[in-house]
Amino acid sequence: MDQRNRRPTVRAENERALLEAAEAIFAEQGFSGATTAAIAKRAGVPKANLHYYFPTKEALYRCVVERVLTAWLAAAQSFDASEDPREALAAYIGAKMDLARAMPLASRIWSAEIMRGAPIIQDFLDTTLSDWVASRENAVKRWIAAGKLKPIEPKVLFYMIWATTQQYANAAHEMATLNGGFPLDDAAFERAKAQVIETIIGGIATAT
Amino acid sequence: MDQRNRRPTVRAENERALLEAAEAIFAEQGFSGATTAAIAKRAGVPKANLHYYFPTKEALYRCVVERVLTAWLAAAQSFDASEDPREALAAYIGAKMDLARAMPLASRIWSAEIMRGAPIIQDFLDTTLSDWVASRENAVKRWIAAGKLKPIEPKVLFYMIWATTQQYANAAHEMATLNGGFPLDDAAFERAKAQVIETIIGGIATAT
DNA sequence: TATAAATTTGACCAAATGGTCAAATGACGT
DNA sequence: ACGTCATTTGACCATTTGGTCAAATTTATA
Repeated sequence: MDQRNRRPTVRAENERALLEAAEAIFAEQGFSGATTAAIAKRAGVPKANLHYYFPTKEALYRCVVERVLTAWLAAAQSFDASEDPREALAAYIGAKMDLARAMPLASRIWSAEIMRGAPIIQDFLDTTLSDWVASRENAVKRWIAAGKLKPIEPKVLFYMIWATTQQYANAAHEMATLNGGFPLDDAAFERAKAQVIETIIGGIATAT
Repeated sequence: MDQRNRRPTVRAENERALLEAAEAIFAEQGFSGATTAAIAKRAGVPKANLHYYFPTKEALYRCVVERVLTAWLAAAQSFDASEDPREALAAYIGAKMDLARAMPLASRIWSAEIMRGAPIIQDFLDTTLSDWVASRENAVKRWIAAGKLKPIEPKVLFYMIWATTQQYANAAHEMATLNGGFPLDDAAFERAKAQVIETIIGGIATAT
């Protein structure tokens, strides 16, 4: 309708379809295993068209990863939802669980990227993530000093949260196998979320 | 010395060197990213020689994964070290942490394999792992019934343990970045191990 | 030492892959 | 209708990859 919108629409729609296909293929096959041909086929465009929108496979991958980064940062904000450690941690862990559930493919790509040594997002680790961690480490230390949390190295806590929540994206197939072949349904996932929150908070919070 | 040993020695030594190289390359590059040429070069043998000992890249990969499987099972036995849940969990979590620390490459391959949907070890998931989990679920349920553990779905607990311990292999690079660029030293790792054990047990054990 | 078996290796191959290109097609403002 | 720009696409290419092969070399056995 809008004249300034119609033109970009083609581009936007194609990029969206390609990014969606790329996310699926990269998540399933990894960076090296994913082929531009497979991504293009899944997106329903000729391979040459993919290279028209994204000059190289790496550029496409980078775009996919940057999407995840945005989601990661959004979830990270939940940590600041409250000055009370129980509430803050519950919000943060819950947000991370929801992220793994809502965007399992993206989450898996994120994990794979970190496992590979973060060749693409090293810059993010060095800057944004380092800053975030440094700042929230202080919050945790304040809670410990205030007697609200048992003494724990904040990073150990963060690593546990990151790993446990990611697990629900990374190991979805393993979980399905151990669940009689069926993926976790919503109810089971919500129970797991509540129990993860309770267990971690129970493990580090001082008696009420 | 022994005549029945000298012959196998050549074969055994070459296979060992190739498996070691394969472990490193597969861990760094993933299955698709790893090339037989790179593995052979790292092992110091011509590529054709690699294919003399391992007919295909997948056969080589399978051997590497089977090694990890052995280590996984060994660590799993620690769970049965005691009838007391605190002791049993401490032993199991400790063993899994040590495994991630001692064999980070193998551990990463294991995680990658599970993230890919376990194309090679599906059989293990269906049989050995399913049995192990079913049996230990019962142990956890008994502990809960005996009032020694808070109510929790055993699988949620296992997933948390698996994820958290694996993290120390999978995210070693990320941890190093957040540690000023240096990998965790032994002391920091031992502290982390103790805190992981304490936090998880503290999160699910009933008050003493 | 003669013979058979195991091992090594350079050369080679077919298939797959990321990426290019130029020609064709479509959209849009004038 | 025309010219310009964005988009589409089949054909094509150089490189890489997993894997093969036959000839050479080493090792064990009789």
